[in-house]
Amino acid sequence: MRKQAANNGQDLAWLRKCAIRCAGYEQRESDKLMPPKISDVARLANVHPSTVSRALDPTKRSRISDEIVARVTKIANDIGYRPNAVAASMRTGSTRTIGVVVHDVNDPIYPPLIKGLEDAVLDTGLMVMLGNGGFSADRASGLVDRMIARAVDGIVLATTVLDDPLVEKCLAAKIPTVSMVRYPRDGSVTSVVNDCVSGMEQMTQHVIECGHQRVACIAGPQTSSAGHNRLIGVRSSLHRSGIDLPPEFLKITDQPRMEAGYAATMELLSLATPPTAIICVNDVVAMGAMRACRELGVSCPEDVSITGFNNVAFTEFVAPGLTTVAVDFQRIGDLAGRALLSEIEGKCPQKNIQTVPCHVVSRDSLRVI
Amino acid sequence: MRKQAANNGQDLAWLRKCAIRCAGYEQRESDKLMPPKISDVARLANVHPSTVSRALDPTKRSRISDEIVARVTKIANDIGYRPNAVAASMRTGSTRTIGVVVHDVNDPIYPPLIKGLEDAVLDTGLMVMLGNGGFSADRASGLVDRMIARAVDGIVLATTVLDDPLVEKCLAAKIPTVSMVRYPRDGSVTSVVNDCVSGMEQMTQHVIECGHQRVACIAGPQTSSAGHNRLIGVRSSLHRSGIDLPPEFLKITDQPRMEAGYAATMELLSLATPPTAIICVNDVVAMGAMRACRELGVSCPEDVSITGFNNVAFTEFVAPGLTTVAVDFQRIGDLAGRALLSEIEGKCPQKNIQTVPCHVVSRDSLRVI
DNA sequence: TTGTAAGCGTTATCAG
DNA sequence: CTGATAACGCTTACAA
Repeated sequence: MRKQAANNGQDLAWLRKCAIRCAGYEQRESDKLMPPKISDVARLANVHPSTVSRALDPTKRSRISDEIVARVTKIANDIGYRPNAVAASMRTGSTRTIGVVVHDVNDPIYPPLIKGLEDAVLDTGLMVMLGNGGFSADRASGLVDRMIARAVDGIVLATTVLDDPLVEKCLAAKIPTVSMVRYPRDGSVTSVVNDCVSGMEQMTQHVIECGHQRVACIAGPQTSSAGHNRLIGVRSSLHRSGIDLPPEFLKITDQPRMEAGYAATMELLSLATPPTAIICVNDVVAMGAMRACRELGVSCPEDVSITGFNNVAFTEFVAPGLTTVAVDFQRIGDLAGRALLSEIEGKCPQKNIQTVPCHVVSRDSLRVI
Repeated sequence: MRKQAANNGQDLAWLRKCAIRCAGYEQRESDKLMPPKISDVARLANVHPSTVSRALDPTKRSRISDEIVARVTKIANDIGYRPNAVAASMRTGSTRTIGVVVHDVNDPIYPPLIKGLEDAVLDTGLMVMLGNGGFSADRASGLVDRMIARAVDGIVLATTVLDDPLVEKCLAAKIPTVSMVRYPRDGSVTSVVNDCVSGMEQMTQHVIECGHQRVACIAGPQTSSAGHNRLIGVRSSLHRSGIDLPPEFLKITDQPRMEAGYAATMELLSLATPPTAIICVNDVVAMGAMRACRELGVSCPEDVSITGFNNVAFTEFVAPGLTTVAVDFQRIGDLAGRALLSEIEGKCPQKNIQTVPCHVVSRDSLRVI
């Protein structure tokens, strides 16, 4: 003890090298030097571990004498002490980690959501655990199981369907949960979404104003609020203008990916009287539609207009420039992150649905006829 | 005890409802029902917690009598017991979680890397913790600190520069580490990269074969192996063909983003004798170059050819179709995941650099002159 | 202001 | 094949 006390005044550089051994610690198992722990710091500083804990915690630092805070801080730095977050989690019940479930990070809507989310929670010290459900309910469910097992402090679901067992699972596990981009029918979790109905109404209105009467729609799965509401938006605007949406002009896809857009467009364009405009549930589907046009030698927008939704990163560079609906995913991610933080901090006012507006971006894939 | 034993033969459905309470457990703190723990299962099954642990572990299940395995399994299911992974980590030292550090998930090279990685490690039960360094060394460093504090089993760095303090930090923390897409100069960690030198040589050769003599290059930061090697590839091919790369034709960017490509191209095209071809370090920079062309009223590829690198998701849809170098990022992610698994399992044969080949994809942005 | 002691929920190790 | 015990590293009442 006295020997250690004497060391405190000296240059502590040597501590870094021989660390624990030099201070007379017993050898750790299998002579594999373990990282320094709180008790190592405590011994070197001649204080109790709990004092170290307090000295190193900005919240409680004030209750410790300046001298000890300084000594402890220095020694901790010198020997490269890092609090073991796992052990802390065990005690506090908080892992300072949140889980995020998406379908596939390759879908261009997710990166800005993820980034917005991370940015929103980063200063609070939270980390993000990411899982790609890959459109498989089982895989997504397994992912959530693991997140729960790892005691994440909260979960953000971006895969929510209207009746979602995953939402129930998170709720049953009493884990703060937020849904983004989609919401469950029962509103059982706070959700941050864009206004799909309005977005599609605006787009459809725009299409109609361009003179289109034969309007087709490649819709998304009706099991998700986004797919459902976007179709509602199309229908509502069409109806208001007295335009019919005949069954052969409505293609509902299971997975709104490029292949689906391609396949649906191949069918639409081989109709006896094909549509003059195709409203797609999203940009990726619209790209598939464009590819089908190219293969069929049908010109877009000369022969057929195509519209997208989401305004994902590359849409401004495609040819023809895709007319679409801009959605601020980064902001949605940000709001979802803040909402989750509120839930985690326990101040959850009400489960609610936050809606961010979206608006049409006119480019070249939609033309006036 | 006897009472519980009797219950085992009965319908255990009621257990789910009243769970712990019904079995005569003392009330848990603040009457907030905590999730069931291993000892809860143990009591209900009339066995010791360690027996439950073994019965539920596929590895050790064989050492337990079938009868007990069945009983324990049923009860665990009935009361919805989930092993607390945090507590297990505390004991085993393994969190079954890996950290992944990228610059920005919005950069289209990262999603396939991340997905490939996740797919590679998913069956082994690992989860992925994601961090966006955002081109800030400090932020990335903080991210790694937190990952280490959370005791991740391994780290995959996709932000590695030739002399990387982050690599050293991971190594110092004795954490299995793998680098992807880039490697450190000293080869101190196993790395999985694409063959940038060869890729750029092929591309440059292709440009030369198209008859270009005035070839410019918008290079990436020379602090990273990718940026460095791609420029080497350009230089090497040019040199072999006896073509000069004058200083004004070489633009080196700090952050190879769209803005950089735009700015560099604006300069290149305002030269007295501008280049006829611009070789860009990546697709995103090439998009910036294309935008500059559009603004300047310079036609691509009529007036100037532009090439990219990476063949990211949207390149085939842009106009003109971008001639680029295809890199299989999903595969790189997969290999990085496998490499990390080997490191984690301790069978790290040698630190090495795995190189996956890449090849030119010809589209329309490069033309014969 | 600092020390004491009790856990957090698992699993490894050793006994039986 | 199963049970008992200890330990993983930290935090936090409570006590001094």
